Amino acid sequence: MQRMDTRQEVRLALSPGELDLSVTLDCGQCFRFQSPAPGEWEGIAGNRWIRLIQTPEEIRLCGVSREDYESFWRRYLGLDTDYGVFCRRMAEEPALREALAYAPGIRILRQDPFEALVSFIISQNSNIPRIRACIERLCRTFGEEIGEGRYAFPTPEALARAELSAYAPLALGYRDTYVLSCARAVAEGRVDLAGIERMPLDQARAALQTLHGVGPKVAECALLFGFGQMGAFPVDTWMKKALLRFYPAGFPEALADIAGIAQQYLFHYIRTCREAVPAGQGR
DNA sequence: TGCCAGGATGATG
DNA sequence: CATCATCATGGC
Repeated sequence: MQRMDTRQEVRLALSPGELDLSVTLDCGQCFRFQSPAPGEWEGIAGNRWIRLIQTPEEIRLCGVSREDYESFWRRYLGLDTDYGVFCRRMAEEPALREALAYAPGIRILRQDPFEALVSFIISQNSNIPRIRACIERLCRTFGEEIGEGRYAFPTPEALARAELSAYAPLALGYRDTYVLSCARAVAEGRVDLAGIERMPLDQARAALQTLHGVGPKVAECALLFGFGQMGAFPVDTWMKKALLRFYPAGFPEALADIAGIAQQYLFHYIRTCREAVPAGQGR
């Protein structure tokens, strides 16, 4: 249960160029945030609810203590990561420089590993509105209530001790067995997510893919958004086409260790700039 | 209504 | 190792 003093708040002197909430929270890397009004965002990460307000000059984290910011939100929002290094390297690539200039404030969130893993298991072969709805039902059914009708993301144990039949109302489709089997593997210690967090990328990737329902794409998303692996590279068929347009010979090997970040910039750029969309891919 | 969604699995060439 | 039907459900 998270204590929340609505009087306190943390103010960060950050411009949208340094952290752009609308792009960062609404690009499909997390699924529990929504924008009730322009410049305002609220959502839940793990078992913490937060409301953020962005102005051109600053970001206010409402109801967040300085301590909670330092120990959690700072890391969650990617603010303990030096993007200057990444951006300088990406700027050396013409295509990436363009994507970077288009939305410099994109950040990779550092979500909880289990939450990211389960979220992206649910995301497979689905769409964002439905993914959000599924995850919301999952939390309301198996997550701890944290007040005011809000629910934490379920623990592995809570998901593991449920019967498969209890998943039916969630309408996860065939993904229900994936979620359950993954939760049981974690809860029973057959898979050690904290251990995977310390592994090198290729090893972590292999470890995640031993889980039922976790293939290349889901593993890559979980690694990038939940395990801090900036080199993870979640390329799907759509991105494959888009990447080919910019990099016919393949993505630069020199950027392999920051491929994930680079792809997020490209993804946003390609998705929102009509001119840059590969042939045959309207929108 | 039909097509598709930030896929993975298991069977089959 | 590459292809392919199949999976359950809802968004549009």
